[in-house]
Amino acid sequence: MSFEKEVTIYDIARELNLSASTISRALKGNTVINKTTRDRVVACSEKLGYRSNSFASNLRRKRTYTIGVIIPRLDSNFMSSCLAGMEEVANEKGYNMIISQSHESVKKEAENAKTMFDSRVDGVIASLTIEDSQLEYFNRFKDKKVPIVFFDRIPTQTNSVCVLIDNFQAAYQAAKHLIDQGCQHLIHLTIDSKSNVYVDRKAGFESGVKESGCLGEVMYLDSLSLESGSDAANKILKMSPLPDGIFVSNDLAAVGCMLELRAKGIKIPETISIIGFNNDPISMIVSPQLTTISYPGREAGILAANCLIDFLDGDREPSVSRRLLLETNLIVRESTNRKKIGN
Amino acid sequence: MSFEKEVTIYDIARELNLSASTISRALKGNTVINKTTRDRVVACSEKLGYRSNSFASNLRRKRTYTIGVIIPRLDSNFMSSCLAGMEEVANEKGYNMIISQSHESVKKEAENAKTMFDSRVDGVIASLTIEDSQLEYFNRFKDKKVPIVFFDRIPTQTNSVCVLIDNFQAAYQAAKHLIDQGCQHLIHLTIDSKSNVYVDRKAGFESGVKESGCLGEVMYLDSLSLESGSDAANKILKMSPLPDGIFVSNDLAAVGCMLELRAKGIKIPETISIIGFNNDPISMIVSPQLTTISYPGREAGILAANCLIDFLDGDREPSVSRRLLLETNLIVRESTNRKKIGN
DNA sequence: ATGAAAGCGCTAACAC
DNA sequence: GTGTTAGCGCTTTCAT
Repeated sequence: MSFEKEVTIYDIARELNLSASTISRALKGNTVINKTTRDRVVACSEKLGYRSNSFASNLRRKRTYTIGVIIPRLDSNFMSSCLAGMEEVANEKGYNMIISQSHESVKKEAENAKTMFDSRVDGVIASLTIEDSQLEYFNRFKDKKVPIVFFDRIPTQTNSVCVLIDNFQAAYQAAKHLIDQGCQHLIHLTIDSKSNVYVDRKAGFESGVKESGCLGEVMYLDSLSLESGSDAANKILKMSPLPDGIFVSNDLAAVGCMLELRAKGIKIPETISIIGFNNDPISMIVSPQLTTISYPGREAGILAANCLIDFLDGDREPSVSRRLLLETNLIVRESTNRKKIGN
Repeated sequence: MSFEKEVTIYDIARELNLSASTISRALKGNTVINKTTRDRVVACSEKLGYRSNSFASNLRRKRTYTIGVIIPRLDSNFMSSCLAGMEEVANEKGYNMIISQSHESVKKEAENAKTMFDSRVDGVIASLTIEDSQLEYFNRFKDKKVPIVFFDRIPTQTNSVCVLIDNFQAAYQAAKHLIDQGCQHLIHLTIDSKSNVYVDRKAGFESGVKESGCLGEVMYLDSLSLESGSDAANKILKMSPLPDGIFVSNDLAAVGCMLELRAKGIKIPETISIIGFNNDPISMIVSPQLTTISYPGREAGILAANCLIDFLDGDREPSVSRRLLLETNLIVRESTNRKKIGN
């Protein structure tokens, strides 16, 4: 890469017969410098095509104005909504965002954390893998006083700020809804993970089941994909007696399961009712429309980014609430609506 | 932010009685340094908790190992697939990626380009807005010899590398397919944009229509959303005679349109056949399943990132092909399958 | 209100 | 194979 000579503050200084320090101050609008001088400096910098060198500046100030985002996968509707929200905030407040995917691998997550650590991000926003994340990687950030905000999939133990939903409550509500619709024998389709998300949903489901005294079983999938959902449907079809209500931990797998059940002649919601999670657009598109729990991804992203940046910019005390819960809502659609409530 | 004292290569040098340059070389595995020395340096750096300071390094090397990505929106399935692909490549090759969304606004796009320019990204990957993008912002990069790779929505005139599909051909194929299925009166649902994507698809559609001598009209939507698709359906229903084939410029709008038509009693594909674009997962989930054109987003992202980085790393001559076309495929599903071809 | 000077941590000639 | 040296461009005391 051959660059043409870059314009520096020294070039401006020479041109204007001033010192570099004056230019530096003027350029950031320091009022200690004469208004007229400031204007001349700005005019000259534009004339010369000056652009500030953030490395030199960062090297001095020890700040990067960059936040690192570590997520399991980029390509889900939920995650891209979260990222879109974060980006809006970051962009508005003058921060850059660098993103890396762990692909659900603890090893990759650790590598990504190290990369971000080494590139000295000012703060981190992270959602963990479904595996048992090794938090030592994140502890490095703490040692260097780099704040972390976790969202969605958070560590078991942490005193970092966490942005998430009440998974227990949401799952409890899902189970209760199925029971309200007359279901007596529920299945919860999820993955075998120690992540709070799945642990809490399972607990909420079990609590709802227990409370009403009906049958409730948990079936673990390899992943929450369309295919896994479909495979699960075929396992369910071999059960005897058949369950009559299914709560799935995301919409994609729920749709996969529902379509397969339907293809095999099961009536939804009459024979088996089904409810997903996330309120992914597909839940509205699929037929029958899928009942689900709304999870406001964009808002989660905005909130997480705001928390982090407000802290970085010193707008907020570090002693704010450690857990920020977003509201979820049960969205009743055709796939559970036996009594034809609402539309 | 109060940082504890950072460990520098000087600390390691002092500890080991070597010079800073030796440390610097050893740390990057320069084989000119003794293997034993290298090992000692690495061991010591770990012991001391050293992390390299990329600003200092960048300041010297005038490289950032960061690529800027400018896209219209983050939260579509197509775009997150592209980004996921780019991230994989960037991560593997030691680059960071910073992302910003233009939200289809030329103004925002220009601001984002300026921000990236000022943060001295080594290269840029961009997909333009549907408005008439002002390329002067991008020209700045050229002036500084910062390479740009455009993908999907590319400028009319450019000698930058572009990664995209043959929109004309794909749309031509879509129209021909509808005609093959017996359609005689086609509508193309798209947006009124000067972007190559929509211009070429429209041209391809018109060419297919013209060639076969059937009727073909273009209807412009405000956006390619579910709602717009649904609105379009209601406009179409007022037409007399009704068209019998619809080609929509994305799957989301196609689904919106199809579901609304169906809700109003139209038989799909018998009365009206419909075909979308992108092969979004929703196209498989919706009922009837939507015929569409596959657009390999992840591959596009990988290819764009590889081109850019290979160039940055000097692996490739700047004189490679300017246009890289990805393959698309017509995926015939229920929404057009009047003759029950394939499955 | 402005300037001088030092230094952030690293790299790459150039020496030896 | 290793060391010396001179910056990269900026910010920030401390002077004046």
